[in-house]
Amino acid sequence: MTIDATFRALADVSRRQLLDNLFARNGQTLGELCEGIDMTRQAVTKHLAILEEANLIATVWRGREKLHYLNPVPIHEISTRWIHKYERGPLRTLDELKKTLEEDGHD
Amino acid sequence: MTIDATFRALADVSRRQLLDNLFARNGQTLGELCEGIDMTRQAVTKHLAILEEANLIATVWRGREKLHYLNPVPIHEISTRWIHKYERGPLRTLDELKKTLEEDGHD
DNA sequence: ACATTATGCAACCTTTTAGTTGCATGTTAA
DNA sequence: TTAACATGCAACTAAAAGGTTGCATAATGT
Repeated sequence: MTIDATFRALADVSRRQLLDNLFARNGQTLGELCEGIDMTRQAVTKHLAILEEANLIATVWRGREKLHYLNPVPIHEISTRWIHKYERGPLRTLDELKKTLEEDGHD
Repeated sequence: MTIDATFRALADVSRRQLLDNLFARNGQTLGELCEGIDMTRQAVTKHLAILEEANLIATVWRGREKLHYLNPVPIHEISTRWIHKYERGPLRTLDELKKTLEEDGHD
């Protein structure tokens, strides 16, 4: 829900891989998401819970299967509310800063 | 250096605040970055070390002072190499997916 | 009905993380 | 030269994160 939860959820490489996996094929069950992963099902469950908590995925039960759907909205929010600032902000390049610093040192 | 290091560095709210602080005024000393923060200088040092390790900031010594400069490049990399995929990818919206699911359930 | 399948829940362990305190080192100004 | 200042380094602690094992529960297919 918060931007902090999103950042924290994205910090783990296994969770980003799960998202990538869902990106490749959305709506997978827990079992499918566990295939070919070097981790127990329970560990994957925990990662998915963190992703769901951060609203990065939504789940739907179909019988005894739990389907997982990617929700790109929080990623988009990080992009617009946080990253864009640094992309188009008034930051000078490091090279420009070094030059400034050298000039400051001229005394 | 790696995208993983960048994600991990950005996961902590204090570190993002430090980046925001440098964004507002670049080239601050450690002492300046510590002002008005509820944390010891040593804790801030550690956060800055993690940010530097992730190449999100660069530092220059001026006498006994250490100046900190923001480097937006890794943020930009996250944006282009990871986030953009989810923004313009072939993902359907959750609403569309729910509709699909309901149709699948018509048996 | 009953064995199988898909998942959940809980306790536990280990490693990492975020923070602290205490002391050391190098630089500057009087 | 010496006191004050800016920072570094190291040891330690508490809490969080990532993972495991074991057992429970609910749905499915025969």
